Amino acid sequence: MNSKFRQILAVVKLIPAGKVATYGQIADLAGLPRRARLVSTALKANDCPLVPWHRVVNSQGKISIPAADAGHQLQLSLLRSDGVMASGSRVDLKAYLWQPSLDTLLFELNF
DNA sequence: CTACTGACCTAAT
DNA sequence: GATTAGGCCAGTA
Repeated sequence: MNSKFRQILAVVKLIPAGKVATYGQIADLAGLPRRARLVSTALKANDCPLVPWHRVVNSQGKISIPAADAGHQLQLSLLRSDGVMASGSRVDLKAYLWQPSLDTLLFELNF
């Protein structure tokens, strides 16, 4: 299980600044199809600051952290400092979605 | 042990 | 656009 978490976080670490990825996308890239929820669990549990968790949004391009939660605003400001302009709590996936080629991704993961 | 929760997703209304 | 239904499954209570 912990290995799944590390696999997920490893992929998240590869998201470049200025781009965003979706939970489902990360799950797929991590070899865990249909486990989008596990991605959110992993991010929630993650404490390592090297992991750009804020670059992960839901499939609608919206921040999934409840607005009531403090993390919501934090994610927004972190995205802005990445140069990702968000209207409200939504980002334009057409413009910012991370689209890595599978080759380069596997290379980055040392596979 | 069972029951509920959730920073989710897709497809179909 | 918005809602619903079903799938998914590690945490938490």
